[in-house]
Amino acid sequence: MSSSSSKVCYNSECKELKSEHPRKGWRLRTGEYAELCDRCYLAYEEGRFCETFHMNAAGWRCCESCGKRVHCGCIVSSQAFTLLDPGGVECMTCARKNFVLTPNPAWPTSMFFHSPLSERLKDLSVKNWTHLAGSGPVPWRQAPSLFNSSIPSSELHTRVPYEVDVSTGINKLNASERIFVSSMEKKKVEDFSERLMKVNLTMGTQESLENGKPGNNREEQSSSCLNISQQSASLKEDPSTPQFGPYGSVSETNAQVGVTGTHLRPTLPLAKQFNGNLQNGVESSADTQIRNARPRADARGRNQLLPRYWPRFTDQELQQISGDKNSVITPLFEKMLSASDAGRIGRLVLPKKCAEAYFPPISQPEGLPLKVQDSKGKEWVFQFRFWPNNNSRMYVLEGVTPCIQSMQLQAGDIVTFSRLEPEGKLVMGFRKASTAPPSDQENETNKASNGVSALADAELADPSSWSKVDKSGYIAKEALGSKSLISRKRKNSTLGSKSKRLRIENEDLIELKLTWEEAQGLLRAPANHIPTVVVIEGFEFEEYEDSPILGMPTIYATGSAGEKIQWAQCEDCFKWRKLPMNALLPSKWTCSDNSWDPERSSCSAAQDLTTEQLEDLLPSHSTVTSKKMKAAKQDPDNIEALEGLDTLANLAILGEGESLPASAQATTKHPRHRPGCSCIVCIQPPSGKGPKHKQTCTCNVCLTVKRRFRTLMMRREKKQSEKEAESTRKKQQQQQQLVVIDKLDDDTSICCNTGSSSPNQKKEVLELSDDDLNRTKSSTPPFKGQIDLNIQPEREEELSPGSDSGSMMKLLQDATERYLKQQRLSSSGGSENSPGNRSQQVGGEAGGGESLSNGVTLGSSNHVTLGSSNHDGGNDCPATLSIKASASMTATG
DNA sequence: AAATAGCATGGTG
DNA sequence: CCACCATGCTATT
Repeated sequence: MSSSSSKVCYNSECKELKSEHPRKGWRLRTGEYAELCDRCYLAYEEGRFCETFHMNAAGWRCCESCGKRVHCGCIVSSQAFTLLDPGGVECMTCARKNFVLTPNPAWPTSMFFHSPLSERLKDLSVKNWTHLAGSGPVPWRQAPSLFNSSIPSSELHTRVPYEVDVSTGINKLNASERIFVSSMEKKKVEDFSERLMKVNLTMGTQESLENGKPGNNREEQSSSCLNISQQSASLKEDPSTPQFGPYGSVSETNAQVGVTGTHLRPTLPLAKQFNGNLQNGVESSADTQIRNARPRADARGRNQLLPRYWPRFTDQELQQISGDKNSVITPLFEKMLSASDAGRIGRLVLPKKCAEAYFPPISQPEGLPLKVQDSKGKEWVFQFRFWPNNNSRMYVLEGVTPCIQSMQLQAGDIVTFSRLEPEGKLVMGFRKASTAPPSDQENETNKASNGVSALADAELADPSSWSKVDKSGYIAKEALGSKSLISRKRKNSTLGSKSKRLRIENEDLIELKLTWEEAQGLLRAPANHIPTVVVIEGFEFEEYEDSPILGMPTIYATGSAGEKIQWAQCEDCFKWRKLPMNALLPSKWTCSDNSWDPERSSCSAAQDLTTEQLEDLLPSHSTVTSKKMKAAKQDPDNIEALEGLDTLANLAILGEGESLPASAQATTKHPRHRPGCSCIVCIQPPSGKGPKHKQTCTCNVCLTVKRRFRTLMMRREKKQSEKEAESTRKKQQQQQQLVVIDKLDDDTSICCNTGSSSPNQKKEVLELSDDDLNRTKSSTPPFKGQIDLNIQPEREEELSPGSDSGSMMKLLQDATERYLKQQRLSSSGGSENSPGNRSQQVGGEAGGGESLSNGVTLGSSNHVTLGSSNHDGGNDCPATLSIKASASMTATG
């Protein structure tokens, strides 16, 4: 594989002889590397090769940011810059900075990951591509024979690591990037992916030939790997890396962006990233593409690992795994143990893509013994094999029982696979499902400094939060942090397909819909962070360095002087305060934050908005709102309840409540919740316990739930009031009166009792729905105009990127679901008179909605047409928030 | 009879 | 419609 049989330095400008051990420079089109003399290598290594030898060559451009000259027309510097969407280039140093100091070391280090290029690449032949890519994509340098089962395992083991090359860097990126890729972009991505695959295929073949070992298994050989992973410092410094090593690419080191250390965690602020995507979506998509590109070229363009397998390591975990700080851990993938996996059989089913991408290729079902080291340093040898299945394969690791037991893992826990560099060892780690990922909790407390836990980051980056609603990106942004965690738990909680299936069958279905605008309206910059505003496609987006959180909605209106203003409600006293239109509120806004109006910067100050006015602003809820506000003023309990609702509102959405203060330990309710957490989840008694909620129940839980929905709806109202204030006022007022809140009173608090609504009410509800529908559609052009909260937990993960909305929804859903479940449990437990059999009612997720089977009735009062939004009815009213409780709740639990 | 190995099935995306 | 994969089921040890 020498780039040359020549003994002189590859650099034509240099006449020196190569040393005994020529240094590998950039990757050549042939896949080999330019072998340089020490001097040239040094120049290359330091990123000044072109400056030294190509000063007179063409292709120099200046970095748009720092002005530094970059030799864009040269393969040597191909990774030293990035193409900017608007045109121009940026040196990687700046690119890196501009990308939020990318906490994610995995940030694309080569221009190949950037959209502009990606686009171009589409038209490039494979050959050209590889050329361009330079050392970018490094084919899987496998030595087929090494994996031949006939080979002594000992040898295999020592070498496997090197063979198991993975584009982890890309994966890492993925985690943070993918989320933001819109569905459209995703499409592109896939296309590109396919192209990459083709490329890989070609390269793989090349490699095979190169190796001179046609091997017995073509299939395996065809699998090449895009080694886009960053070069680790250690690797860089180790020119002696085996030739067949996956990391030979100098290009990687070449980039000034070299990554080092044990990084991994895309701590990238989601929001920021998200924006980044919006602004140059192609770029992100390109990243995605690359990352998605899997080593295995099965020409299907589906070579991406499912999000659920994306490694979600935290720095800590990584460090723990590596133990040695000098080692770099490359997360490969992770998998939640299924019942089967954790069972006695001792077979761990490996995701096919993962197996093919990260484990040595095997052609025989018998596979190979694979040596894996656990986080404690103990080595295990598993048989990595496969079963023919249909026309495919099912990969399994056999003999994992001892290891699983050693780690005390069980179904639901997550095992992680990484590679320890430079040794190339496969390392197996784990995360217990029962407890929040070590990283989670620890990070939450340890990293309090920035208020964003690594977990959050991880979660944010969690592709699982992609949702169909990716277009509502903004929201997605939000939900990221909290939601994904939950979703992941659920989804991945593949605690055995049985439970999974049961759950799905019996689980209540919750459908929550709101427009992205509405959801957006609830977003708040994380504490201590000042968001910046960017305008994208005419829409303003707040950009947060950290994951945003949800806050109370504000109401936009036009002041008496015609100026644009917004009304914000103090979260302490619930008084409404007038603020500038562009005021950006913190997560929890209170009167004391009212810097715009000193006279009303205290809760004691009167509200300069009459109830009537407020009603105008909040047409449909006004009645409710005002009533509640009044009540709140008089009744301390109510206030408390409202507060709880607030919390719930946020929580329901945030689910795990990223913004909740983290105290000592998690409650039993949810790992992410801490004692004192007042979220709906935590304030409820354990399933089946505690009093049953009546319609008139005013406990925190019930109130919270009620309020939560109300809160969600308010946003929508605001919009309407702005546009249709005049024309609809009358109608709205009528509605306000008609639409009774009483539904909320239903038996189970949140819930709504079935059939409680009168015909009139129903009618109103429906009208509102329609209204909302229209409104929404017209008001949210670039996006679908709605966020489908009704995301199937199991699917979310794979939904299109870019939408946190999904996660947000998920959060909400999750919270609600929990509530519903508990409701069910309590009722089924029969400890208290459960109204009828919910299970019976359930049967009909039916329609409408006013009735939630489990007695959870969301008052249509919220104007949130709970239920009327039928998803059954096919009325996809975005503004609707409906909760469907499906039937039988055979408590799976 | 129990454990294991491997194939088949069927839910899910 | 297809691929994936969790698990069932059965043959084998």
